[in-house]
Amino acid sequence: MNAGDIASQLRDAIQRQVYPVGAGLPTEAALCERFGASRYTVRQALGHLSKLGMIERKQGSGSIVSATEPQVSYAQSMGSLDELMQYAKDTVLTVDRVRLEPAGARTAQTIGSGVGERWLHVSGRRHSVGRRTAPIAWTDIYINPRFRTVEDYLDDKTVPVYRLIEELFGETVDQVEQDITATLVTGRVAEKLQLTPRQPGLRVIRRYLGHDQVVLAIAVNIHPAGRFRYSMVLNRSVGL
Amino acid sequence: MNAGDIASQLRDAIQRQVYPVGAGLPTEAALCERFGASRYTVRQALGHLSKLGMIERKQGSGSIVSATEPQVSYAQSMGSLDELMQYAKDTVLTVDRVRLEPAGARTAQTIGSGVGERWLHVSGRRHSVGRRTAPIAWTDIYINPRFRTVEDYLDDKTVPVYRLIEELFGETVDQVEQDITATLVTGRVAEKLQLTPRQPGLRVIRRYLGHDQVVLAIAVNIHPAGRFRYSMVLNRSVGL
DNA sequence: ATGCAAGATTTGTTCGAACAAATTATGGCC
DNA sequence: GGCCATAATTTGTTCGAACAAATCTTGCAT
Repeated sequence: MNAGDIASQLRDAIQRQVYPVGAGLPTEAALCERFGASRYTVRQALGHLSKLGMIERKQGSGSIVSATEPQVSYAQSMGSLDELMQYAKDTVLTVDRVRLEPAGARTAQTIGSGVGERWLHVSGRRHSVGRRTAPIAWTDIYINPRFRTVEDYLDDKTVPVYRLIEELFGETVDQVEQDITATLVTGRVAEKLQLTPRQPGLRVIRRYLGHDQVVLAIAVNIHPAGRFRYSMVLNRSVGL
Repeated sequence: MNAGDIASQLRDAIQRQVYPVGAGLPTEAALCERFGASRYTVRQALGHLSKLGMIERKQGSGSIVSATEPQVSYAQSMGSLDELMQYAKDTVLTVDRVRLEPAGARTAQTIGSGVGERWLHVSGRRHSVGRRTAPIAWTDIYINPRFRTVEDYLDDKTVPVYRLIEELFGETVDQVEQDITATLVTGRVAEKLQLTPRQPGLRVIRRYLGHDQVVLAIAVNIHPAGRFRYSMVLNRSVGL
């Protein structure tokens, strides 16, 4: 009997509750005898069930059933963080202002910093490169003061700030939190976006977190309705 | 030498371009001799590099280097599709109307069906369960006519339509496409949502696709600003 | 009864060997 | 030279064995 057959027989047995959740599976030695296979092959089958999330194995103790069905999940996956901001490399950031400014109460709330901390605040418009069109977004970027020297490298408008931080400080972005809300675009932002006031817009906040959940930078983007759409595709995957 | 050490030595060699991208790695037999390890151990190391996306292996041919760095990607992962619609099981759908109606030009465009196809159109409001609050969203659901009999099972307001289709027809949702745009909430929808007209809102369109990219159902949700926030977390992962 | 040490059990890792399956190299034939 | 069958090469799969590491069991000493 080969590894695949053993795996599917065990899977059936688990689903028929021959081995209920929480109970132990027979030992590898017992399974070898039962299926007339070597330990190598049995272990291969058990490894497969483990990857499917149906059993958990522990050295010295044995294997216990953890689920009657393969653990399916849905995942959005992207090769790089550039894809997270959809427009990626076809846009440039035109910087309006760069200031090291103390966070006010509302800003501190938004970016999760302490009030009065002096984060580097970069703001500007994001344009499609090439064609002369209205800007896609108004952007406020708040950068952790530890990395404030990225200010000197903001010239290359096509490189995202998080990438600068990664390259200059050897930090890696381990996690990104993203919030999307609806908002009205008014006042100065509407003006900068060449928009008649009181248009609806998408407000996208991204928090870039490094190791130990340290906030590296936060980007707040205001996208006028019609100029931007946030699209994602989630795929069904099995195991883990 | 154990498998982990062999893997990291090979990884270093690849990164130092001893084996450039596109070139072949030494054969398993050669690596066994070089590292003084058994073929089992060498294969374990090669399997690791393969999972990292640094090499590709082909039976009869050999292993070739496909990347100098482990392929990192960022993924949002959720255990079930309920999490995709954030509010999940704490809300109920109050159905306003159910009709089998031919798709007009605009609807056909939105849901990607042919004009005139008679999809089952379910519309209603989504409420928090328990507390008496304003509705979270106005929802239009368009269901592939093949599954129109789910109409008879819409009573249980807490079960999402895609789940009904999965259970009644044995279909599985293999993929979900989601688009988020900003919109103005006006007219009848504003009224139903107990909203003063011309408020901004989030328009979330989800296409549920089954096997072979067949569209099972499409849900269009209008969320008034302030009542809803779309949050996601992406994690860095290595390999695949 | 309690606590601890020794032994038994069970999974983790590695070895050497053999054959299967896919690919590549070879050599002869036209 | 071009084509095709055959041989050689290389990775995929399985076997049997041995020891390591973690856990569980047993039994003894207090």
